[in-house]
Amino acid sequence: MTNNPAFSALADPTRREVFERLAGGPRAVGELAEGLPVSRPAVSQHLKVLKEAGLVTDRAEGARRVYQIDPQGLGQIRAWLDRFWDEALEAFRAEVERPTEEDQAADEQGNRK
Amino acid sequence: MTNNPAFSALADPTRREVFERLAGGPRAVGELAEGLPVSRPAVSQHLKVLKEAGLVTDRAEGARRVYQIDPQGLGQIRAWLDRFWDEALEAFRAEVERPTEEDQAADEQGNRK
DNA sequence: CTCATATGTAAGTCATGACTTACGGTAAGT
DNA sequence: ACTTACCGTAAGTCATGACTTACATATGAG
Repeated sequence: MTNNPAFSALADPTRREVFERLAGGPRAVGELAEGLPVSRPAVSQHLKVLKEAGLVTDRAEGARRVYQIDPQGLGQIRAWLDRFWDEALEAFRAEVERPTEEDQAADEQGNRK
Repeated sequence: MTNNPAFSALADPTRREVFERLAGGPRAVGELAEGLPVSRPAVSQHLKVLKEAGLVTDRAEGARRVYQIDPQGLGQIRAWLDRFWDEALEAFRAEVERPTEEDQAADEQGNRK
């Protein structure tokens, strides 16, 4: 649980760009690499990482290899985020509403601003 | 937008661990480093990265320095995720329901299984 | 003032990973 | 069968970053 491969996979900007392009629908490796500033093998390696992270799946389509988004990996991130969202925000809000030291000192002196 | 520092910051397992500990509430650097397998300066450096990513804020409290979660960074990730969730899942579902080549061949022959 | 506590930063080491070119394998067209 | 297109992998380079120890600074206690 502490080792979430999806986060590491999406950390790289190029890999996020590839992943975002797949959000529009299935794409072959060549199409994905077309507009990117890196070589095609680089994209292929990125796709391998995304696949191992459960973020994409691949299927052979003739001589081409088509990749598409796998909801599983995205769901993992969402699950992690949801688990934190409430707890973290609650802790944050409790801290915001916590009286400051100046407030406490003022209260002890019976002062009101 | 393509360069999301929050993702890079949470990519490191140690940094995620530090961040998760802060979800329970504000902590000083020493407290955070106590149970971790890395040195205190390492934690300090991690906190710096988290801070620059908008994931935490810090405040001086006497000689100690207390860190707490900043909802802004978490919100950035959630925004990115939400923007993708619908689009990616829609593309995925459309692909699942897409007729396979075998189905198409069968349809052309007027076959039904 | 002196000392202990708490922290940030500098400098250096070392592993990881993102990228390149080169090559091998498979599918489709002629 | 030959050629072209498409792709994955191997090998090597190079930058980045995670970590360490050593040092400088600021606060609180005595």
